[in-house]
Amino acid sequence: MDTKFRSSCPISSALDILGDKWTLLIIRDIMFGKKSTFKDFSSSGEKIASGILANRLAKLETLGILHKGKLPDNKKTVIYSLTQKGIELLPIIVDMILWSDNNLGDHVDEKMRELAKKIKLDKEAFINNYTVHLRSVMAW
Amino acid sequence: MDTKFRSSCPISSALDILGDKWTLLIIRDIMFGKKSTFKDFSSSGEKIASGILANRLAKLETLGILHKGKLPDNKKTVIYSLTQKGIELLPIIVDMILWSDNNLGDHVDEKMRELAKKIKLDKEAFINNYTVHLRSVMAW
DNA sequence: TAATTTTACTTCTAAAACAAAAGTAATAAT
DNA sequence: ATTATTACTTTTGTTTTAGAAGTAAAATTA
Repeated sequence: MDTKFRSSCPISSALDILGDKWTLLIIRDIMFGKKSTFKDFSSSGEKIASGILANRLAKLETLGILHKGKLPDNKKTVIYSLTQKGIELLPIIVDMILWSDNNLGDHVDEKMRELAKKIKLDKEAFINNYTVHLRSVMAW
Repeated sequence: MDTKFRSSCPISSALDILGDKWTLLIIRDIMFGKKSTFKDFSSSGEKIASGILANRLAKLETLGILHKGKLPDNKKTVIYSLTQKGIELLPIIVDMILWSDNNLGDHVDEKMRELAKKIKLDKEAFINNYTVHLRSVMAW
């Protein structure tokens, strides 16, 4: 189940990890949806199948993009959180938000278009500030 | 063969279009590899199968991300070029280069690490300048 | 404390997508 | 006129995905 790299191209290699319809949605849910458990991810609007979700979570943990942890008083619930490597995916996701806002605009959710508007005021500042926020929520 | 959107989330919608291992590699080849023909894309290092290539090119043209054209004196060769919508994918690709450089660094091609280094000096400037370059090569 | 529910998965099967190889039609070069 | 090239299409076998159902451990409820 490990990731194979097709070449030494950084774009190709990023796609070897991120290039599917679900991986970045899990990252999105943690980054912007305050989600952290298997159940949380399962209940997202796009209806990911549980088998695929389990597969992607395992991959992301193996790759060091997610950290798998527990809360001290609960032995059942598994908490997934972003590592630094995961937090650094923020710019990619932000650029996807902007690209969709510019190019698929009429079909995008209004709440998200507001966010896009805000990001456009100062993208670099948004990424810096939001990165600080994500680090403050990080497990370690 | 048309693209269906799973939700009105801009990230999900971007992934409905870009979320696979090949689509952005074609964009990369046009943006950074001076490639423009079916044969050019076929000969890339990652060895895309011809059926998948044909499928992706058709999709990207339907979506208005690529333009399908010909040269005046050649009836055989098909020239694919980026539209404005396609050029606007540059930030996403640049961020993938940077993420891979930072997080998969040791396995990334040295030439590309040089590019990453250059981009890091001033990302916004690089994107602006390179966008101008891409627009100058654009078909219309 | 016993029964029920919840959580985080795993398993199964059918459908869809993909990979590799081979084939084709039109055009271009020799 | 023959051969090669380009841009695909087709075919077949394999892998991945989607959807439904099942399971084990832990937590909650009666």
